[in-house]
Amino acid sequence: MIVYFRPMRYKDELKKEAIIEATVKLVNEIGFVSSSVSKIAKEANVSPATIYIYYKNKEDLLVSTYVEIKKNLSIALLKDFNPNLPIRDILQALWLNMFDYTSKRANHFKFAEQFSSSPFAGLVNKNEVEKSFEPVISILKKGIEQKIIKDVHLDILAAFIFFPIYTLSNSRLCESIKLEKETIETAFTLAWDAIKL
Amino acid sequence: MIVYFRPMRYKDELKKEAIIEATVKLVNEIGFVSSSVSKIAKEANVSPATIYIYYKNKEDLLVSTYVEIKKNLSIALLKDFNPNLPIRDILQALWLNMFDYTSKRANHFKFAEQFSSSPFAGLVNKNEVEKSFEPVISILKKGIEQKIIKDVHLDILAAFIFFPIYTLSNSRLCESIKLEKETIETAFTLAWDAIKL
Amino acid sequence: MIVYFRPMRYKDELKKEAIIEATVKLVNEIGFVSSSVSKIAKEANVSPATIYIYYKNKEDLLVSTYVEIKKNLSIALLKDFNPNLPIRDILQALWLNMFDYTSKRANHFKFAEQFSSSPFAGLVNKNEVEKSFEPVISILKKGIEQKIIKDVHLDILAAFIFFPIYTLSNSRLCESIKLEKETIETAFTLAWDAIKL
Amino acid sequence: MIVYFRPMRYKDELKKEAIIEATVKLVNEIGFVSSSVSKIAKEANVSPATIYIYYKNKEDLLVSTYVEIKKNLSIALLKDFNPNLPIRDILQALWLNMFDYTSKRANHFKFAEQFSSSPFAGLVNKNEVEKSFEPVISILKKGIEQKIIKDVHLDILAAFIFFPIYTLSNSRLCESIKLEKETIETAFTLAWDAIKL
DNA sequence: GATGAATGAGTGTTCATTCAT
DNA sequence: CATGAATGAACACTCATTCAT
Repeated sequence: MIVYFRPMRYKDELKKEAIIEATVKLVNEIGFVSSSVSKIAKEANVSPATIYIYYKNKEDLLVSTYVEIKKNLSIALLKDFNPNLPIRDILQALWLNMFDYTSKRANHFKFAEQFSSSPFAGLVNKNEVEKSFEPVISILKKGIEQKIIKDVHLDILAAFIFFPIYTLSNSRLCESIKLEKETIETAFTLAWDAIKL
Repeated sequence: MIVYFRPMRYKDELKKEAIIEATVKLVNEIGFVSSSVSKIAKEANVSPATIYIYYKNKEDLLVSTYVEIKKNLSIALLKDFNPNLPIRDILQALWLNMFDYTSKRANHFKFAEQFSSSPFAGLVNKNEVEKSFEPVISILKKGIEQKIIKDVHLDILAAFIFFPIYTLSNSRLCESIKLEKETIETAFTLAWDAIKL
Repeated sequence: MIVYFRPMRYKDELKKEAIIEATVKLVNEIGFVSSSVSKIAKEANVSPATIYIYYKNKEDLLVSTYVEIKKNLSIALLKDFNPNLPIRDILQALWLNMFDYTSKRANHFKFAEQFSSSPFAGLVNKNEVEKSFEPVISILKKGIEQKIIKDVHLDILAAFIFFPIYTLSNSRLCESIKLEKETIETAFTLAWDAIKL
Repeated sequence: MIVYFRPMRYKDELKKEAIIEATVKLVNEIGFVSSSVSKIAKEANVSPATIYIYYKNKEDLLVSTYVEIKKNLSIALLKDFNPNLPIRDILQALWLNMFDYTSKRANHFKFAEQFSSSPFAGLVNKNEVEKSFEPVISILKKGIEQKIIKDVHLDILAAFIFFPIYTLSNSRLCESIKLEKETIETAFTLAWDAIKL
């Protein structure tokens, strides 16, 4: 059996990856506003024109990068997901996975943050993104049915069980906290107290 | 006693006000990235050059606008603040004040959101801003002392007692919720459960 | 009496003039297709940005330049216009004026030619341009009434009494002819024979 | 004798044809200025690189397309050419053939028009193009010898017997005329009156 | 204080062309 | 022969900022 070496294909994947990484890095370093296509191109070691081979325009580049990050986040979040554990344990695992992601991929997380508070956020296909988080929603619903979790709107639950993570992970807002395991577990206690019946 | 009529001063204030309102409005409508000085000038009915009389540069304009908004927010937040009430009641009042502000001045709130997730956020004098929120912090500390509130880092408390408000106020994240008084009070119950001992 | 020196005003007029002349010169030298805004700016010794103070965009610049040229043409054409002379004499005078213009302002003429065979041509307000040529049309109509000129559609008359001038003035199409007065008068004889009854 | 089947050759011609048709169509639709190689390639359903197999560069593509059109025009023009008819009849036949072509292949005609008023026009081998029109020139010369046509420079004759056709065929200049057979014959009368002795 | 004109440097995007496959 | 990927240079246009008035 002969396996042919296909440099083009290989190169392609590398280029697209490089462009996304450059986008994330730059937005992380100099911000959304100052991150121009040509700067991104330079950072990725490609020509500005090359970016337009992979993405329709700047908007497409940013939105695609965001969606990519969100997908990775959902994968990280659901690592070792076991729906048969007690609900509290499941949620705590999710919570720890999330912090793991936000600390390891801090720049991805920061990109997503800037993106989602910009008007670009309106352009993402929400359904597609939310689909990845479906298992989590199921857990919350099950908790409500089993009278373990308060019977309130899912968005309200999310505001207490997930969004505090963003705040706590955001070094700008929370400079003083060291995110050690103990601290995170303490914080989770508050989250759980908020939503549990 | 003679009181001089000072029309210029008055005019100045009007212009400064107009520039800030234009900034907020534009950032709200077309986003941080697209809001240029000349567009802001046009929206405020002044010359671009005029903006540079009141602000050192664009950065100064944006930062000043943010600080202004934060001050207004703290004023709104502390309306009818009565430190002698039970802690829960104080916090619930703050919570309701906050929603009142975020719904009445939605564009100010959105501006602050975009701003604070951008690298510009690093440029604000945090002490100055936080000073306005001092009374709130005092309340939390008192609650901890009185063993009413959990003894955890203030940033963690804030993550549960304040930041969920941002999430719930953000129409992009929470399209489905109608922010009626009842809903807000329900949500506050979760916040209180999170931090109370 | 004091006359104030107003450099700004003066400069303005000069700049606009310089931009138009640069546009005409460049289109004349390197053609419509290659004449970019930045090249025009360089030729006019202004910044590209300056052009956008005087014109909304490139299209506006080109169309305005064309309209300007057409107006100048109509003025040149109608020099010493005397409606009381015999119709043939009037038309011959127009004919000679036209050649005078196309030879003295050859580059303006060439610009107009390139412009009017481009899709931009569809953008000019035809009424505005044609208004300037009203006296000529009146003469033709009068000639028809007086049974001196053939009673055919005005566009057909124009095709024989005016457009041949373009051809004969175009050095690309007619390299071999020297446009001396005698030659032009000979050519006019053909034009007159075409339209006269 | 063996005849090889040469499908490639056939294919080639098809591609070349497609490229030329795409060029004409695009120039016709979006104009000379906006017609880029890659747009032409897309219109012709080939890769941009393919165009460079058939043509040296963009200039070559445009010039070749023009020459091709001119050749087709001369063929159409000389259809049923019969040098033994009376000169007037020959010229009228040419005139009608021309209108037939300009109406049936309006986009080809428009392309030629844009091309010939651009500086590209200087790049065509005039001799090669004019050779095709040799029979027409012969007729004019014969007419001069026979004292049927005025003894003036051929370019002047052309300006009256041919170029008015361009004007009348140009929908931009002559929107109001319907080019019915009767109208064309009327117009020809003027052309003939212009050049006849 | 207030401005419109002015601009060099930058924006996002497309260009004509090449090259490895 | 045919191509999609790639690109530096250029495109039309806007930017933040300054300056003479």
